[in-house]
Amino acid sequence: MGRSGKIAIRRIEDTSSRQVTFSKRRNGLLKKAKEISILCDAQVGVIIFSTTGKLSEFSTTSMNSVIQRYNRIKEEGNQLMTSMSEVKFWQMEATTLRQQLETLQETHRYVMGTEVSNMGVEDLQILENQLETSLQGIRLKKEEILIKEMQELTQKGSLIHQQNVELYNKVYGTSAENCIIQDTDSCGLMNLQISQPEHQTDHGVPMTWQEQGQDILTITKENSQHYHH
Amino acid sequence: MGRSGKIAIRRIEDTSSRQVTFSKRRNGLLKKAKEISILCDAQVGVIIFSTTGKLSEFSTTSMNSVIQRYNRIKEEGNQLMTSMSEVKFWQMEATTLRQQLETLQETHRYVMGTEVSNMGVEDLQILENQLETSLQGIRLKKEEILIKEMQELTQKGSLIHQQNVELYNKVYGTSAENCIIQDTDSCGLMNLQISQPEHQTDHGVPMTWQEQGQDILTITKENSQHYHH
DNA sequence: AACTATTTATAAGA
DNA sequence: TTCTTATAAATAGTT
Repeated sequence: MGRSGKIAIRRIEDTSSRQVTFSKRRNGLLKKAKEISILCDAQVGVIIFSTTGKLSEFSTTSMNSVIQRYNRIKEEGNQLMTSMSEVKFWQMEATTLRQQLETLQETHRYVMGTEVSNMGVEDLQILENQLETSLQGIRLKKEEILIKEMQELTQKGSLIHQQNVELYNKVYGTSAENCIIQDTDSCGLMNLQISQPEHQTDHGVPMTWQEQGQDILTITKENSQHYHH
Repeated sequence: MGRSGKIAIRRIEDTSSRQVTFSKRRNGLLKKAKEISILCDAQVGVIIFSTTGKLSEFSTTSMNSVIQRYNRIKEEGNQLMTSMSEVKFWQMEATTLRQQLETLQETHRYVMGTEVSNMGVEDLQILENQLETSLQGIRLKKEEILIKEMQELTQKGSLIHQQNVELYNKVYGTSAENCIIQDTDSCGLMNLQISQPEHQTDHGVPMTWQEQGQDILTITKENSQHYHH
């Protein structure tokens, strides 16, 4: 088992071996192409035709844009196109936009702290302040939302609790023969505690909604990572 | 020596590493492309643009014939690009780029806290964590630079201090009649202490630069945390 | 397709 | 850039 030795780089005569090798090496080549494009931020296009004419390809952006870029570099000044001025216009437009995009991408990398090299202390300080400001704004907004949610939750819980107390009193406060539960709320959280009724008055409900809400707030504050745009 | 472990396939942030890796992997990719074309009798075209825009290529026949075959297969019947379709292409390219740009701009606005409305608590939390991480990285980098500057300053100061001591000895160590100050350094930090010369030998200079540097270094080192990639 | 013995590629360091 | 070396990855020949 295993390979017997190194092979010479010349056409494989056996058809089936050639096909197997093609398949393996094609995958390898495409993988490598993808890797270098990611690792080195390069624009890559790979086109492979098998002996049987089957096409395999990889390209970072679209194959067309790679080919266009290739052609542009290859035949610079070799313009024999009609209505070139319009083409030129859109090319320039695309170039401008691409530059803007690249600039913004770079900025974004700076901001996200991915690429912090070759920045001076002053720039870093400015960036730090900016981020700190952003962070404050975001935290403020988050808290605002949470507080609002909390208030709603508290109100709702309070209402349910009150209902619960009333029901409890209705059942045990006056006469304990009927136990009718009216589910007037769709949230399904209402829970009438009926064990040990003789020792409880209105604190028969195990947990107040205020406490639970508090818990949720604490939990929400902790974990999480990753950000996609 | 040798590689330390497997690497993750993601953009290499360090510019020079990225360039080195690009160079190596480009060679590898072109070699593999050549090999599969020979071994398996395949028609192959590879186009690579580095970040700096430099073109590298390999093709079995001519790149044009590969591209033409590609186009023929891809857009059968769609003929070769007339000037009109090329205009179309660039228009589409511009549209795509504009969209990308707008998306990124929006993201950037989010990140900078300019547009925080219509975001949920979860998104805000994620964003907060992201910014916090960025901030840590940036602070770390800043501290790194400051520490380095401090060390340089310390070294410089140390040198000047030594000079100072030597001058002091020259003035008071042998005969105290002449007091010639040679300002050989432009940083203006040299300070010859001449008060109470009779009680001092070589510790006549009140504070050593090492001490001063150490102090600042300690402060700076305090709140640093780990940050990678 | 799965399995290995080998060859190759390559990351890190000089 | 080029060399070296340790290690990861690719892959030729087999099952």
